[in-house]
Amino acid sequence: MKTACPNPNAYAATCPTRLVLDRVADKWAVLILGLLADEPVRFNGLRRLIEGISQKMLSQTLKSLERDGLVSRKAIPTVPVTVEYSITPLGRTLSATVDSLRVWAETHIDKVLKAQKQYDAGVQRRAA
Amino acid sequence: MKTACPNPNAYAATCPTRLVLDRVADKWAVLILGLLADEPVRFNGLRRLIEGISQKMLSQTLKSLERDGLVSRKAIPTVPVTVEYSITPLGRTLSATVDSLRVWAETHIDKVLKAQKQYDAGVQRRAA
DNA sequence: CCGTATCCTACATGATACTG
DNA sequence: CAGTATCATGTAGGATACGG
Repeated sequence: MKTACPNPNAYAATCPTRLVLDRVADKWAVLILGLLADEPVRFNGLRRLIEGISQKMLSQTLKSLERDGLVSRKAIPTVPVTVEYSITPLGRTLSATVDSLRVWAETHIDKVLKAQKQYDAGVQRRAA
Repeated sequence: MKTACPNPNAYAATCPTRLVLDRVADKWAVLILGLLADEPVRFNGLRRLIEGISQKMLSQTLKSLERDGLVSRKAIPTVPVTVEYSITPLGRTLSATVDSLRVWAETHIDKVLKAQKQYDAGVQRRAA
């Protein structure tokens, strides 16, 4: 079988890795994968759990994650229909990483906000 | 001292963690931090190493990373001026995570591309 | 060498309404 | 419940030129 990407390198402009990196390094994707890593969740469940996500972005991001093989969609023919999203084995190889990204943000938010204030104060001083 | 964010939660719409997550979960930020984790690099050095990044995005992303306290900028008064970017201690707490994101992308790119083809084939079949 | 300023366009995203 | 369709809009980001 021919390898799709002989020597994957995210620093090369044309390597498809760049595209994939751009997709998984996405706010909504990180949050979705973080939830699905724990347990399958339905569409509106995700919508409730991820505050502020629009129906459009949720639908769009889920479709993209499904296309990338990271999430699987299972429609259960109840009335009305129930759709369950779960993480795939491939997705599971990524979930720990993206989740640690979220955890980092939550853990270091105070330091970041502090740094921002200091930076802004410095810029302000220079502008004055 | 009052805590900037009492109970950081990226799933809450108004928590500043959401904003920070959005910034660090960024293609260019990931690639920049990955390089600076190894050694300090100059502006045009980064520009050469990260294929396809525009001067604008590099400047913009560096400024953002500096403001967040993840990267530090040091101007050396040669002629013409030399500017060295390096990672901060805070940035170092993040670099391993973002770099594993890049490594994941490079490692699993083939599986992702394969999943995409299968997905597209399925959609095509349904549309036909 | 290291940027900033400006212009311009395409796309990302939200809002809203509608459907199976 | 789980979406899709459409419209409206802001803005991310490229190209280019200029400045310190």
